Amino acid sequence: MTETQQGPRARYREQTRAEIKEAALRQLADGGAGALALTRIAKALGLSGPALYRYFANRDDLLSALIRDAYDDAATAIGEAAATVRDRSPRERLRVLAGAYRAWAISEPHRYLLIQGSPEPGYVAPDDTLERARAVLGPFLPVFAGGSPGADAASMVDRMASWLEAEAGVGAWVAEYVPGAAGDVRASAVALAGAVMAWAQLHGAVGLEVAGQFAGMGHDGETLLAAQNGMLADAFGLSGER
Amino acid sequence: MTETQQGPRARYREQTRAEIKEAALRQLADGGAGALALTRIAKALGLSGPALYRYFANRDDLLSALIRDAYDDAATAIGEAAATVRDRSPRERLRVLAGAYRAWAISEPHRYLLIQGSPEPGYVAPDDTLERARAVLGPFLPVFAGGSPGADAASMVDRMASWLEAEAGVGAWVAEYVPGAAGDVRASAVALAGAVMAWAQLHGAVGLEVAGQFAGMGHDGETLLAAQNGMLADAFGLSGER
DNA sequence: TGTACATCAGTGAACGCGCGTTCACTGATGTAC
DNA sequence: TGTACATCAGTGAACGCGCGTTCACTGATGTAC
Repeated sequence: MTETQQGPRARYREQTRAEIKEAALRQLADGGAGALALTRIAKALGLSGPALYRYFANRDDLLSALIRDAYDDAATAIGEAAATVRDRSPRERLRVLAGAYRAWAISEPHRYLLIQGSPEPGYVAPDDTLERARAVLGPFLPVFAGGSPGADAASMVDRMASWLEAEAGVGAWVAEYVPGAAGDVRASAVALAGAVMAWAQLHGAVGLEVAGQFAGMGHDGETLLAAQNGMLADAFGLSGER
Repeated sequence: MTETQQGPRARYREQTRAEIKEAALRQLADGGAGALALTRIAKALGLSGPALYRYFANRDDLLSALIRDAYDDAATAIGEAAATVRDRSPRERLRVLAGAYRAWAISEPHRYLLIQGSPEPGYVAPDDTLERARAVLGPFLPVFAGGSPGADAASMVDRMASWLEAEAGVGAWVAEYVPGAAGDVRASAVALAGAVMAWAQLHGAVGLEVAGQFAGMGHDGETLLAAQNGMLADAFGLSGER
């Protein structure tokens, strides 16, 4: 529907939009979310300031587009990683997915930071953010779907079960990634608990690494991630080689 | 040394400094790090803008002071929590320390965010940041000092051991909180590995909670933290009731 | 206890800056007949 | 294939704003004798 009947003008338009976004990302790369200034972007592209208003309604609109892209990009990276290891053991798949997420975040820290939390005072995230966040988390669901949670994970599973019963859309989302769990609250809750815990752990390790917080702490992202993955796999009784 | 011979003038000075910091924090509370504006702070206090330059050299100086305070405050909260449970089991102590950290972060999210990562484009953290960060992490060290790390934690322990050998100050820092581990690389490495993993996990759970990232994800900070603590305690073979 | 002086908090005017955004416009490019 | 018109990219001038920071000053408060 978005791709219908693009004349040359529309194509050019899309291209310029992309160039603006690229220039914006380059600014974010050195300077954080506050460093995004339309005036400066325009200058970098050899345009006058007002020209950008042909392509984005305003600053927030551009920022929203960047955030949307970042989510989509992360989701693609993780989705592709998941596709290549579909037949491996859950343990191995967890390793690969977590590694893919970290690799994406490390390679483009400013985009990772865009996804994380509210980037700006006054900025309100667009409605479809939740949907996109779910697309990032989705591939983790099938990894844990067949797990048998131990004592540590039990309370999380209970929590997720009651959440599944309270909110309708969640079950459908889980079933999208774990077709076998459709209608099965218990199985869905296990998958959810694992995915959420994986996400939290990942954010912990990757977030600290990206922020450079561990610079003077003898930190090594890869080692930490491996240890976390092992713990989580244990907690959910995932099968596969250590 | 800082407290010597304070005349009434110096006391008043300290008080005004504190008031400025309070007003600054109030601004951060609604608006993020970018929302800190000297002009606005002055107005909030019924002062003219330039008056603030009597108390802080410039904007960055004020920001640094706030960050320093936040670290110290967090360290105090965790240190006090640790003091009240000195005799309990390691498992229980981990729970209490993690809970204290979360409670502090949740109660003052803007200060937590100040501690987390680089808050601003162009802002350079002061030199003593590392020292202060270590004061926050320190109380976690003795919790893990007597642990017997399992397979998942082993590689982290190795990493920390080589770090201890590479950098001189680290061992002294560990020994400060775990006197028995002085000179013992293995014991120090175990304590360090546990503390670092705890910090990463905490940041994951608390960071997502503070950023409101889990709003539409059925998240419950307390349940997640409990599950994480259990996993970590297992991985380090900590004794105590589940 | 009283006076002379130094210190220091705070003011108001002013600076230059970069920002988001609007407006009326010009000129090129595509479209309809 | 050629012409008339509509569309749209981009410009330059201008707006008001809030910001950090400087400067020369005034007046109150503390200190030394």
